[in-house]
Amino acid sequence: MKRKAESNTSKSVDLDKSHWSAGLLKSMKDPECIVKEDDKIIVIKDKYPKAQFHYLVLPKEDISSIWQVKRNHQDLLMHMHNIARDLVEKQTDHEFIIGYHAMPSMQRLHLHVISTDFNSPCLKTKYHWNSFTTPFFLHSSDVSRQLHEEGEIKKVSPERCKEYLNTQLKCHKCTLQPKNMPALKRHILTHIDKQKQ
DNA sequence: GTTCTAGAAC
DNA sequence: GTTCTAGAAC
Repeated sequence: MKRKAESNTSKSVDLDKSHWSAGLLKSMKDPECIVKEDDKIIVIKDKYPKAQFHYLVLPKEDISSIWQVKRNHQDLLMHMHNIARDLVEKQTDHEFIIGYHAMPSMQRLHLHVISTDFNSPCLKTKYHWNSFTTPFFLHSSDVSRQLHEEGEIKKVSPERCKEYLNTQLKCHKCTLQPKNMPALKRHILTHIDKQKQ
């Protein structure tokens, strides 16, 4: 009852620990989810992995998103990147990308570490696909360089984010533009098979 | 973030 | 008739 009344304003939704957007905060406290942990960060497995391997690196410090990151967090971002690199090195037979979503929907800064097979039943929508394969995905190395050279991360407008998410489907490994998600999902399997041969 | 499902697309 | 996408969720 109380929660319902409070959730009428957007600000109280942000603070509501029972709201779905607080899901990562819950996962960070769940031993079942935790892959690795040190004094500054926690690594968890994505609850709905969009590829064969999909981890999230989160700082323990309460940073809500990439857009709250300033120069004073340079070392933290480098540390998160190094942790990600360590995870990637364990799977020498898989390619990975490491980065942030330009418009994240979950609370707490989180670095995606995801294999580029994108072979997962949880990957269902154009939004999912474009969030990893268009400039909506901010590569960690670019973000860190920008923070170092410019002192801040160049904001991607909500309008631009929506453009990226609505981009026509395109294979990340070739020029094919499949007509829909099922066609794309069938197609990317052919790239995986080629690697194995 | 996901789930559900109406109705568009085929 | 079936597949697929897109928008609401109190």
